[in-house]
Amino acid sequence: MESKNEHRKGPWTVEEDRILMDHIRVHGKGKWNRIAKTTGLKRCGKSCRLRWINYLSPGVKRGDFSEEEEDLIIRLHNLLGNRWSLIAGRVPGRTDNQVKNHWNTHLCKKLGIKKGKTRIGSSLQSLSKKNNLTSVSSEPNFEPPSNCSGETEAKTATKDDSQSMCRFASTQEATTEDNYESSFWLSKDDLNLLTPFLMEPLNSYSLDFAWGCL
DNA sequence: AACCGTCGCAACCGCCGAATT
DNA sequence: CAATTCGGCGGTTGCGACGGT
Repeated sequence: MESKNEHRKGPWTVEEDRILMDHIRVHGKGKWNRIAKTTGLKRCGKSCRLRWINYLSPGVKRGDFSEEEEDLIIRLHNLLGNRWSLIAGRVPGRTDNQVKNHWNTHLCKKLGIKKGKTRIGSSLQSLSKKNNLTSVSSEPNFEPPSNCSGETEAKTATKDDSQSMCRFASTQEATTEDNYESSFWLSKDDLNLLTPFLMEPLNSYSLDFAWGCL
């Protein structure tokens, strides 16, 4: 067990960043909990991982979100709900934290969404039961996405796809009170507008059941 | 210039499932 | 097979920056 008291909190210093980057350069990513032991960093493994993924990783894009990125996020959010890691995996260079923050600060306002708990998810679960919408992964032909860009995409995609896919399938009910979602209703044409790199991983899902809801 | 409210982002927390022992 | 550890996720918080008065 880790002794909680010896872990530093708060903003990372330049020196801590350097230590973490040096360690990853030599040993690679992973084994986050051992980094503290081997480097003397007074940070827990989780903190190291977050710092690397959200800030230090060379693949992370900084700066404002472009119109295209925002549009993509909006469409993906409509499709997947608050599955930030899945969404981020399809927005090159952006992390789940960035996407989540951007959604909560900019896009919510832009779309006139009141902040709330996972309303979609909850209505979804009841609706999926009501409509006998079963897990996509239980279908014989189901395969997880094979070339997702996110580091843990395959795992994430298989983790709870029934929820995300059912969210998509039953957004209709969930949107009755939100202008934004009804205005961003996905039609087949909408999906055609999605970029190929986005749709490629999603193609492995069976969306047939979803079309029936449109 | 000082105060105050709002905003945006980095980081933390709690939970969960997978992997390991 | 059970217990423990690890990695990952989404939600939330804390705080500095900024703008308005």
